[in-house]
Amino acid sequence: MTDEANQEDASEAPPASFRADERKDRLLCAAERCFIDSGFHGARMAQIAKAASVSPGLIYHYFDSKEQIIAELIQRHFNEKKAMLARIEETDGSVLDAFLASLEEGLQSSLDPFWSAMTLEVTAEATRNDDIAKLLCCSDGEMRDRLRAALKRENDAPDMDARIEMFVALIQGLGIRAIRNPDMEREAVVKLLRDMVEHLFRRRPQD
Amino acid sequence: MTDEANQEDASEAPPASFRADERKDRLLCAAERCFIDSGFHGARMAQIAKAASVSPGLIYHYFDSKEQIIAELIQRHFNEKKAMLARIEETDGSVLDAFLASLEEGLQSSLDPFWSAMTLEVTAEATRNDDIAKLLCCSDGEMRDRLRAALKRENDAPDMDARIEMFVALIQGLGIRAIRNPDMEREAVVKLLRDMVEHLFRRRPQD
Amino acid sequence: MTDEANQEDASEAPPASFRADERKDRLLCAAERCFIDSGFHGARMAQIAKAASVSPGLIYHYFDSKEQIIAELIQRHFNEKKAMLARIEETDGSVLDAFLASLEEGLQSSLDPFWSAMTLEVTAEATRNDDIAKLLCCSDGEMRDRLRAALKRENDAPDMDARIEMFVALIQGLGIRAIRNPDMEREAVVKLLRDMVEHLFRRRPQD
Amino acid sequence: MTDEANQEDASEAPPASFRADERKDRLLCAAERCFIDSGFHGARMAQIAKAASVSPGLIYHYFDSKEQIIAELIQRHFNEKKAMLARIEETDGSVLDAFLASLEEGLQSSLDPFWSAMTLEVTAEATRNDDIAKLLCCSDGEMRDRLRAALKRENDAPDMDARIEMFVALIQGLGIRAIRNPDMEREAVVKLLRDMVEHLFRRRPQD
DNA sequence: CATGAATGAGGCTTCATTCAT
DNA sequence: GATGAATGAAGCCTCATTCAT
Repeated sequence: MTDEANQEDASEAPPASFRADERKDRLLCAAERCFIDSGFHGARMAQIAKAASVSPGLIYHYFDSKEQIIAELIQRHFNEKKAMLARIEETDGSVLDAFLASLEEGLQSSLDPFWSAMTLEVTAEATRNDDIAKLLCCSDGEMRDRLRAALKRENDAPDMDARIEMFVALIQGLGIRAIRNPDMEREAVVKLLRDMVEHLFRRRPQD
Repeated sequence: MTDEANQEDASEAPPASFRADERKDRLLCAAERCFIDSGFHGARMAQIAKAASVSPGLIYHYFDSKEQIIAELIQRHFNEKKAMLARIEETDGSVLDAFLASLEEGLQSSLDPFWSAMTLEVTAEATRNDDIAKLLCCSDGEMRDRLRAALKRENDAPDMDARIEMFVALIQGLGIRAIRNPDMEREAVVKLLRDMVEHLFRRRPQD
Repeated sequence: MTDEANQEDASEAPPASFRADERKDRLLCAAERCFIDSGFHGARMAQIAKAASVSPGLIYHYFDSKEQIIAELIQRHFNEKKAMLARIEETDGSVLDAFLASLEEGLQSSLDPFWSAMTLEVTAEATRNDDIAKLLCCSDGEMRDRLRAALKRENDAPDMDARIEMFVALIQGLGIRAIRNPDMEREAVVKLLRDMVEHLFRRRPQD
Repeated sequence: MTDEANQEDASEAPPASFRADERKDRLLCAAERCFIDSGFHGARMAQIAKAASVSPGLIYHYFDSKEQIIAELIQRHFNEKKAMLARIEETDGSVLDAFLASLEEGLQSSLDPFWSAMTLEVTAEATRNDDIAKLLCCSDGEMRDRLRAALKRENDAPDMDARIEMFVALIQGLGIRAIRNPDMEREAVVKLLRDMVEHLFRRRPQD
């Protein structure tokens, strides 16, 4: 807060939109933390406001409703995934290698119970909120398409769709595992995961 | 239950204890449906009561609270899983074959968005309710232990724990996939799953 | 319960009204205990039923409602008081002496927190339930009239009404004290009470 | 409170803390009225809210629960009593005279059926709520101690404890009488009360 | 913009009372 | 008569949202 105050001192008209964006971002981050702790339904607006160090009323200057916060958070979720995917697409060498390389990084977050908890919340919400379901379906579809396209160079098996589903299932499933078995030996699992992914994508089409 | 059945044959009088069990079961089923539709927090007691065609007050003759209903449902979930596991353990032939055979059956429910939604609810709840977390951790641990023991005959790789985690991740991850991509080609996925599981467990320990 | 069973054995037609009265009495006693423990509003019908070892539904064969139980209990309350008063009226010697003699006995119950609690409940209820208020006002008035008549022989001071009020206030006030200060030294208080009552009634009209 | 008064003078802006206190006080008064009308258990939060002209939800900005409102009211009750006692303690002349003088004032409230009803509620609640019982026992004890100390100058009879109990019993008992017999001749009773109190405290220790 | 007091609908739960057996 | 399951109307309390300041 002192930082912003300094910036305000520097120029009489501080970029309002910047501060607004920053404030909105802070709110989203606070909301994410709360949702992870308490779930979409369990988290209270007052709790989010406190976590973001603002008054409850102020939230409604940035968001129309709790629902909208959830929607924006989910959007952000997907943007992060897409950014990761973009980095893989841009690689010069073997896509699969870049993919495996980024797997470790990705796993750091996928296996992170916090991150996984968010995925769970989002997926669970999709089973009851049709808007979320559509958003998920769409984004998920786009991700799969791009993944398929990126991997086509490596492997054009006719059942690539199923393989990709299997892959995503593995990643997200491990997220659940991380929650249900906090003592899971991550190193052995990551090693095994590499092996599985190679088996999935390196292999020639079924003979 | 057999006693009551006899009594039923003897006279028209409906055995009280039987009806009580039946009513409780009906309530649990209604609750499960509601929880799948709306989540643990989203589902309302009134909604559950209506789904079971009883008055709201009656629920409290059978359960102390909403929380207890959730707990009993989770317990029931694990009992089903354990029953499946018991059938596999009792097989005479190859455990892995029995396992693969039951996979299809299991997948029917794991891929069933209803069933998966319940798993999501339960897992998500574990991230915020410590009691549920403990119950899950315990039951999950028992299941993994028994699975490991059952598979030892086939494969005693030193990283069996990781492999089992991977396997369960696959199954539960596919549950999520079924929700996020309802158009998933199930046949191809099931076929691939068989292949993956064979790869996981049939293989000799890493050389 | 075994006793009643025996009686039933003795005569095929057990005096139904007797059993009914006995049952009703048991219910009233159970209700009194519950009301003392939890207050008129705090006591639950189920609690009363359990205390009387009957089913909740049966209560409604004997009473129309909870309110009626309260009313009958209050009536019984007054009957006991009137019986005590009657014994004093019938004495041959000094009414005041009989009175003072019965004071100790009366105090045993008035100072008994149980009994006093009932008086409190009844009086408190009178502040909100007009029916009870009327009943109380009436019964109380009758008691005061009879007390005044009985004491007239001893003392016909013109302010006898006030003195009687003062006397009853003392008795009932001590009931409150017994609740608020359980460590009260009863002997000293009883001794002092005798002195006060003598002062109240033995004295000639104010000079 | 003086600070806020100054601020009020300075500008029209109503000091937030002042309004908060005022609102809380209004709620307490409204609650008191409702409790007197309907009893602690009979009074409804909605009724209290309406009596204070606020929405039901607002009550919970100022109090944690209905129980807490009751507790604060009881506390306030004792504070009033203590203030009265403090005035008597500070008198220069005869404590007993100051005492008798304040008796009339005190009686105005003790004989006020409203006030007495509150005492009844509080005492009745003490028979079932242990927290209240402890609070009452404590506060009552303190009051008796201070009363005894204040009267020691006048009268150091060895049974002063019993006399004080008797005195309080008289006052509180008259409160009950005021409820049970609204037609009580207050003047005669007050006159008699003076006489009784003098008899209680002016007298030398028993010979 | 910012605050946080205020609102009020609605959730979970209780409990007096009824009724099928 | 006797039971206790069943009812359903409230009750206490929560919390997303609004609004005066």
